[in-house]
Amino acid sequence: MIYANDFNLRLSIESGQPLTFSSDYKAVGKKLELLTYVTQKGRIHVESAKNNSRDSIINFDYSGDYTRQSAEREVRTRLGLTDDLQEIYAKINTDQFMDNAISALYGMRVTHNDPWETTLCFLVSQFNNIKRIRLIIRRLINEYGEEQKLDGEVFHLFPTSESLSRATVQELMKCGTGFRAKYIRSVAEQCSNNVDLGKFYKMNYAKAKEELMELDGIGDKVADCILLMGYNKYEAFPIDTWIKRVVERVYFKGRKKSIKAIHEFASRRWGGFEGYAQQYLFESGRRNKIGKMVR
DNA sequence: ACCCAGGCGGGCG
DNA sequence: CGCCCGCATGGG
Repeated sequence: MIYANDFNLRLSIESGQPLTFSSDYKAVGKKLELLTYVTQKGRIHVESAKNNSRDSIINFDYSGDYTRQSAEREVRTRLGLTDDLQEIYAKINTDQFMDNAISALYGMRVTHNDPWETTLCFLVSQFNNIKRIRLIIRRLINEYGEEQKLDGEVFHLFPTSESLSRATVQELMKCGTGFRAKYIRSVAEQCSNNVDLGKFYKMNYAKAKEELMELDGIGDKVADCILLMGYNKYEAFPIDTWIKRVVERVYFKGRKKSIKAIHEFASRRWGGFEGYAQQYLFESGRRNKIGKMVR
């Protein structure tokens, strides 16, 4: 059991982050959430006893080669519990809109995900919706992830880049990846040969983004998602259709702004924690359907 | 049936 | 640089 301050598991896993796409989770009744995370070492099964509250008691069990300590560390890291949320809120609570968003989404954290897992998830995400992203990732896991038997049940690990690079574009399309199949193929191949994703940890945000964007199918937005949720570079500010509309509406009186101008705005306003601000803008924009009435 | 979804690359002026 | 287009596919 872990006691976590300022944490809401439901919000954190339902806000379209990679752990949502690649883990099994479901609501049981109205207050229990489950998260099953399978790694090479074994399986971690998380349930939160409390929901919609400022603090959570996180119950979890584990099997395989995890020890109690390593499992707890995995849970804390992956759920973003290693960050001081109060400090982050102090930085991003710059106005009434953000203040409302923080109140409504209190305890939502940016999760910490494996870089390759994050890369694949956001390649799949482009011009797609969250429900279908989840469906496609689940198919890729079942089709290309190494099989593991734990507790008499069969699980699949998240597919490696090597595994996916052996597939043809046509085979990848059978999982519903559509026009993204060629990007997945290309990036998987690069990541299993000449590109070591680990190197981006050591680079600063700007340099890492520049190099990520050289990969096929990774543009401005996907690169920022990878850097934010895969490397926890909080200067990243992914701009999707939601964020663009929310920022234009809330901060520019509805006037159209370029991607470049929005990046500059975010950097000036939330410098250092743009990514956290983005997660709150994204989720509150979606919930309130801000900008749904476009021409 | 039609519309849209956590964009991107390529072609154009 | 900005603008516009096509792109695969499942769910509303």
